[in-house]
Amino acid sequence: MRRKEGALVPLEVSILEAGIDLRLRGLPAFHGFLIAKEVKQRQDARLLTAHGTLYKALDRLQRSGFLESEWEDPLVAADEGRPRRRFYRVTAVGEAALARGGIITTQPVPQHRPGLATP
Amino acid sequence: MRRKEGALVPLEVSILEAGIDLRLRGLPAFHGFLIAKEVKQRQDARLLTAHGTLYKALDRLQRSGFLESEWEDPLVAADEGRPRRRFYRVTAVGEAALARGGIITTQPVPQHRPGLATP
DNA sequence: TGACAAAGAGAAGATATCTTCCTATTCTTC
DNA sequence: GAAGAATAGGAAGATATCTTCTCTTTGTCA
Repeated sequence: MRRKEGALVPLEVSILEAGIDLRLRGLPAFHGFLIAKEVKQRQDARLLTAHGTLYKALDRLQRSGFLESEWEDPLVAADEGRPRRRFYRVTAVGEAALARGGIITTQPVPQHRPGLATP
Repeated sequence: MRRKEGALVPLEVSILEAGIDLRLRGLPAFHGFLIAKEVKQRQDARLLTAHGTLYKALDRLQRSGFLESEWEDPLVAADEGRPRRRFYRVTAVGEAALARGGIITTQPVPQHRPGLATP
């Protein structure tokens, strides 16, 4: 898709929003599976058919500095009898990027095109 | 299916055989996924479409005392970046049960039935 | 404006174990 | 020999993360 430097694709916006929302609701960090459910609810639920998409987006956000992550203590996961989780937190940079308006791509902001209405 | 006390179903026979075979080849213990591959090779490969079947069989064998198991050290699994394994070992009891001829069910051994040949 | 290259989206599958639900088969009992 | 109970088999999905492959879209440059 190739994006403009610093722009956020819709899925990334959703992740950051959901992450901040969860934090406000008392959960300081989230893991992929959890955010998948969150995003599925708030989104058209049509995104995220496969999970690979989500994990790639998480990885991108992290590499951009919008998220930071750490692995769950393996002993805790073992204790609860499930695979290990990776916990993500939205950084200040991420929050700023979101506030700056991340809704860039996919819906090309009409640039100087009088007439030619798309219904 | 309901089995005769102490009998082994074909899948269980395969598991025990594969387990012993792996031990002879230098692997003292095996985990579900590994045995799944082994069994798939030696079997018609038609068994074991879903893994649930295998794990239930492993559980049965363990409850019968034919296998014993222990969980892998969570730190090792974490270190290798994969889910934890559960390691099984064929017990002496299991080996004996196999030697005693586990091939009981499914192919009913003809018991006192002169005539009546099944082609 | 047209072509190319970069990168996101989505499907699929690997890694592991385990649960639930339904179907099919077998053993036992009458 | 028929009926009923018990249980194995198989499909599907939950729990988590991540990789690889192909398809599609978008930005940029000529």
